[in-house]
Amino acid sequence: MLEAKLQEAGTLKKLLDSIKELVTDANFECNEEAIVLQAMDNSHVALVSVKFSAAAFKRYRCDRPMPLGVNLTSLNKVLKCAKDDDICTLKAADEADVLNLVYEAKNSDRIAEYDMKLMDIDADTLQIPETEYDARVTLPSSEFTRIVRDLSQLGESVRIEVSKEGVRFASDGEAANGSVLLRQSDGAHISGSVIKPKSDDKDGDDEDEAEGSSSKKEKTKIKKEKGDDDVDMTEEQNEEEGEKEDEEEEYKPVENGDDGEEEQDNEDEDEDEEGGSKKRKKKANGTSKPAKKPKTAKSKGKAAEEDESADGVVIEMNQHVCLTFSLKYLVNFSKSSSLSNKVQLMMSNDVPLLVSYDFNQGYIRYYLAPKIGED
Amino acid sequence: MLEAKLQEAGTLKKLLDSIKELVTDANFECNEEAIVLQAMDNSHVALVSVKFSAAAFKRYRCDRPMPLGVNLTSLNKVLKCAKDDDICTLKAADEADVLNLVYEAKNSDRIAEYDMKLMDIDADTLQIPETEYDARVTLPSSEFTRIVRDLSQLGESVRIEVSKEGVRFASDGEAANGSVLLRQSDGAHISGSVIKPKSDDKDGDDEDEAEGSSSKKEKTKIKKEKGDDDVDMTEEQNEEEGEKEDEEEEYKPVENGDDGEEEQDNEDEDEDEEGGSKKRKKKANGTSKPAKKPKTAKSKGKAAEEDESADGVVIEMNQHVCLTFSLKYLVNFSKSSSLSNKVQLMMSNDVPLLVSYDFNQGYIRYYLAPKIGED
DNA sequence: ACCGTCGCGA
DNA sequence: TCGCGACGGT
Repeated sequence: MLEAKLQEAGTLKKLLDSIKELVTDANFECNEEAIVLQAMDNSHVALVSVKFSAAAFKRYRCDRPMPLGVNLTSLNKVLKCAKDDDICTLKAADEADVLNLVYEAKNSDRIAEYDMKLMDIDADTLQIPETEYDARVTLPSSEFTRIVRDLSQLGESVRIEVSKEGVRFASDGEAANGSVLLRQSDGAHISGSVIKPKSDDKDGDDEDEAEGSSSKKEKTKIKKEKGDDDVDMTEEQNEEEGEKEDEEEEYKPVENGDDGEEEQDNEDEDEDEEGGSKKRKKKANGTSKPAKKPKTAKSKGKAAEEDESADGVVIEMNQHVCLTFSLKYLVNFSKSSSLSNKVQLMMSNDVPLLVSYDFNQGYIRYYLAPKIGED
Repeated sequence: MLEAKLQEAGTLKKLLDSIKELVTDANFECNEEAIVLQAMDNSHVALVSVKFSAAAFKRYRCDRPMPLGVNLTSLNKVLKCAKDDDICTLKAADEADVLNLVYEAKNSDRIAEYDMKLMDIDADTLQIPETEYDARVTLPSSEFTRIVRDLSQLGESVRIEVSKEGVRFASDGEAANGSVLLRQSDGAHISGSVIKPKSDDKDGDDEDEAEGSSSKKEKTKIKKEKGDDDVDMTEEQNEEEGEKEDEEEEYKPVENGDDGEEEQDNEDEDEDEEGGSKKRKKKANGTSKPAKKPKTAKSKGKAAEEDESADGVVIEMNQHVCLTFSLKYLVNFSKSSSLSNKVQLMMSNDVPLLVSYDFNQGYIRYYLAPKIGED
C-alpha cells in the first residue's frame, strides 16, 4: 500500500512536463525509502532516472516495494488537473490497477480526486552506471537551457569541452558555427576530489540502493568499465560483474550519432589509454595535471551544489574532457530547468554524459551517450 | 433606426469571441428595450441567448423593432479592428443592409468607421423555457472553466451532481476517472427560495419580454412544462400555451448523448414524479428537506450573485439533481468567462442546463440538454 | 496582451 | 501535407 502526500503538486507536474516527451510509459518503483523511475527514452538513446525520496513527501508510507506501471501521457493529463499549489496525495493499494490522486486546494474548499489506470510494464530496472567522472560543470539551469537552445539552431550536435579555460559548448552548422564559453565564476576550476553524482539527499549513496550486492566501491569501478564499453556500443559485454539480476538490464546507450561506426578501444586517443580503467580519476590526476585544491568551496563532499550561489558556474575537473552530444536530446533534458535552478553536467571521455537536476529530496537525471568519432 | 453607443468596445469583442465558434449567423433583434440574440449553435444542440439591455449602452435609441442579420465571423473581424477601450457606436438605418460601426478612441484622436453587410436570416426567434430550477450553483467563472477543461481531458461528458455535500463534477474516461467537489464557501447550501435565472438588470422580469401575452406567472409555469417535454425530445408539444407565434419555434434540444433513447416521463425516478409539474420547487421544498434559511446572505431575491464575494461558491438547492452533459459544449460555454467573474449553473433533473454569465445590464446564457440514460 | 504549440480541416 | 484556428503559457 502506497500513500504519499506531496505538499506541492507543481513538483510532480513539472517533472512530468519534463519527461513526457522522452518517455511514454514507465514504472514508478515505490518502496519504503523512495519512489524511483528509470526508463530509456522512446528511441532508446537516452536514459532517464528520477527519484523522490520518502523525505520529499509531507507524508510517506509504502509497506512493501511495488511497481506502478504508468502511462505518462495519462498521468500528465491527470496532473494537469491539479493546480501547482494543491496538496497532492498519491495512493495505490497493493496489487491495485489504479493509482488514486487527490488534489486538495490550499483552502480546502475544493477536492478533486482522480483514478488513473495502471498498466503492466516490463520491469526493465536498468542498472545505471554509477561512475566517477572526470569533470563536473554546475551551472544555472536557465543558462544551460539557453546554450543548448541557441546552439540547436545552428547544428545537430554540440561539442562540450572542459578544460582549464572553462567549459566550451560548440556547434557547427551549415550556416554558422557557434561556441559558448563559460568560465568558473571565481576562476577556480580544477578539482582533485571525487566527482560523482550527488543529490541533496542526506545520504549521498542512496542512489545505489537498487543495485546488486557488491560493495559500493566495487560497483563504482565496475560500472565505470561498463560505461566505457557501453559507449562503444558493443553488445558483448559479459565481464566480471556478477550482480546482474534476472530482469535487470544494463544501460546500453545506443549511439545517437549518424556518423559513428563502432570504435572499440579507441579511447586511447586521449590521455585515457588505460585498458581496464581501474580508476580513471586517479590516473587523470596523476598524468594530466596536479590537482589544485579548489579555492572556491564545495567541490568536494556532498555539499557541492546547494551552497553554490544560484547563478554561478562551478567547474570541477580532474581531466580534460571533450565530448559530442546530440543537441536534440540536450534540449529535451533542459526542460527540467523548472525543477531546479541549477544543473550538473558530469562527463568523462567516451562515457555517457550525466545531466542532473537536483531538487528537494529528489532528482532527475539524464544519461546520454556521446557521439563518437568527432571530437 | 438603431443607434447604440457602447462605452467599451471590449464588451462586444469578448462576447463575439465567446460565441463565434458556436454560432456563425444570427439575428440581433433590436427593439427599444434591448438588443437580443438567440440562436441554436451550429449543430443544433445548444442554445445561446444574449441580451444587452438598453441601459447597457451609454446611449441607446431604437425606434422600432428590427432584426439585424449578422454573420458573426464577419462581425468578429470588424470588431477586431476596435481597441478594447474604444467607444463603439452601432448604427443601422431602417431596412438597411449594412450595420455601421464607429470606433472612437478614448482621447478622440482616432475615429474608425466600418460598414458591415447584413444578411437575411430565418427569424427563428426561439422561445426559451423560462423555468424554475431545482438547483443553482454560482461559482467563479474561472473555476468553472478550469473544471470543465480539466475533466474534458479525461472524458466526453461530465456528471454534475448537486447534493447537500456540495456540487460534484465527475467524468469517466479511458485512462482515468476524475471528480471535483466544490463545497459552499461558507457551508450553507440549501435554499428554499425561488431559483430562476436572474441577471443584474434592475427589472428581473425583463427576460420575458419577447414572449407572449400571458402573465409572467403563467408563463413561468408553461415554460416549465415545455422545458420538461423538451428534454424528452418529443416533437409533439402542442400544449395549452397559445402564444406561439408564426415563425417562432420552441427550443427543442437535440439529445447530444449517443446512448440515450427517448425516455418520456421517466422523471419519476427521483422524488419528482409530478406529472404536470406545476411547481417543481414547491414540491421539492416539501419533500426533499426543510429549507434552511441560508446563513449567507443573498440566496434569494435578485441580489443573489452580485454581492457574493468574487471567489465564493454558492449553492442553492431545492432538490438533489444529477445530470450529465457534453463537456465539449461546456468548455465552449466557459469561454464567456471573460465577460463575468461569476457564472451560474441552473439545473433541474432532466431539464436543460442553463449556464448564465451576467454582466453589466446584460447577459449571455447557454442552454444545453442533458445526456440521458447515464445518470 | 502577445507568442508559440497543438489540433483540426481543406 | 499544408494552412488556419484555437488553446495554453510567458
